[in-house]
Amino acid sequence: MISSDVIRGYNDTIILYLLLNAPSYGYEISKQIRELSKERYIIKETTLYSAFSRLEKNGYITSFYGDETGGKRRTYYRITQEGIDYYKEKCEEWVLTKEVVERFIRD
Amino acid sequence: MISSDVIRGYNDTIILYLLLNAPSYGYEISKQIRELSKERYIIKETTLYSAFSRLEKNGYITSFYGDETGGKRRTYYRITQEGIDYYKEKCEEWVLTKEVVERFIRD
DNA sequence: AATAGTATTACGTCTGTCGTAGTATGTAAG
DNA sequence: CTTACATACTACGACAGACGTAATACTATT
Repeated sequence: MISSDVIRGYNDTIILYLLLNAPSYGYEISKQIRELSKERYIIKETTLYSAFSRLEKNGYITSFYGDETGGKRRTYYRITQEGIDYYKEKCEEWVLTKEVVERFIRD
Repeated sequence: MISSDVIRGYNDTIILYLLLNAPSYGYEISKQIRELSKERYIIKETTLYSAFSRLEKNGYITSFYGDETGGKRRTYYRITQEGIDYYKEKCEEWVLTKEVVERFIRD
């Protein structure tokens, strides 16, 4: 299991990645993170939803309500162009970060 | 340049790595991080010194005073066995983290 | 009727980083 | 000689992100 301390800098990037292809909502994103990471990273609900509001405040995503007939109403999120640009920046930063961290890792 | 947000989970690991071979002190560690990262990561002084006290509190390092004849007195830090074990854990976690993050990075 | 799964929000706490500033000494430039 | 720069560390308060806990609300299964 991965601790939140080491991945916290990438929560926003992970969320944006999952919104690249289509809008989605909290619960779904949460499941996708769990599945794509093979259960190695399970994001806390409060962390996820607070990330959504931060990303929206920064203009990287926009929100809208789904039209579910049954169940609790979902809040969907769609990535913006700014979000896409920010995501790309973070990907480039990841390459650098990886190089730097690996200089301090002894196998 | 790497933002502190993305590397913050590795500050302790980086510091412990630099103490593996020999005791060292704040200013030196700071320079080594800057050099080994090729100026891509410059740790803030306050971040570094607060990391020292956290690591010492957790038993991962111990401190002692150097016997400099001139200049301001240095506080040296030596890694403990617990620190070595913790460092190794973090290295293993890094491998996992890298795998997970890369699933969310589009090149 | 009870339980589990889906789906979100509110509130307060904690930790790590950062900005700013101050203390203290040695050395090189002008 | 005094100014600036590099060395070396500490104090204090602010802030952001993650977390624990709990509440709300609906559906499906047993």
